[in-house]
Amino acid sequence: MAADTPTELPRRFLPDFLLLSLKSRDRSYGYELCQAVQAMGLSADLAAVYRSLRTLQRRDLVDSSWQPSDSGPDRRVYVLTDTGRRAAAESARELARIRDGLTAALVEFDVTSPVP
Amino acid sequence: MAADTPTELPRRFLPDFLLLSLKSRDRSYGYELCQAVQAMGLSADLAAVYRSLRTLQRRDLVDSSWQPSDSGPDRRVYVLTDTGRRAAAESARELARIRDGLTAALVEFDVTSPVP
DNA sequence: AGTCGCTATGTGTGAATCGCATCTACTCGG
DNA sequence: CCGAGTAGATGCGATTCACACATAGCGACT
Repeated sequence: MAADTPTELPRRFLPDFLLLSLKSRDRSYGYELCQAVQAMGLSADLAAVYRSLRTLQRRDLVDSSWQPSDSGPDRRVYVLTDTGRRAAAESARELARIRDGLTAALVEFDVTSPVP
Repeated sequence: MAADTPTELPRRFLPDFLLLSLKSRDRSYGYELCQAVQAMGLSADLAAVYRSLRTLQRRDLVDSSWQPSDSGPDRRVYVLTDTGRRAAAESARELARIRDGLTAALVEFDVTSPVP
């Protein structure tokens, strides 16, 4: 496993990653989610994460509430709504479709050989 | 995330797709390249394709020349430069890395099940 | 001849997004 | 006290996007 090249996933995946992160963590908050998506190769900054979360809330895909932290300021903790859960499932399908589309494109481009 | 789109590859892949299309076709032009990338699931419009090609030319990755067409107006035909050929190889690696990153993320999200 | 539709290459523009800086504020260790 | 890490949020210039528009050659049909 080559760890030298930091693959940057397109930032347009950010809302999908946030929904899926919330699905697997059940509840989380911006700062943690930012590190989570960064750990998976999507280098979004905090501002983008906060704004994306508010957008998701405006669309009723997540709900938020304040929670105190024992090591820092209060956190705005997000959870998926019912529609959010459905949206997360759709996100997973969407990401898988894109991955498959990429594979198909790479085959068509005749660059199926393994990557160094 | 969005449930209304059939499957659209991120537009940020456009320059990569153009380079790789030119690599496999050896020579082509905007109108044809636009249909080519659309056929592969990247729905970019003509304006984006034309502007992206000029950007690639400014970066010395492609070269262009006018050629008459027997069924319509003249075409600006593009070919890869040497650096463009190297860039295309890098694009292939990049796309493969993104695909693998996507797969890794889907595994981490525990959505490894096959897509319907 | 007119004009519709396809081919073909561009530009113009308002809106959305991005990236980076900045602000506030709490906690803990030195 | 001060700096670093944690946590949320806004401001704003620059870039990008989607869409419309402009121009023009060509073939077919009326």
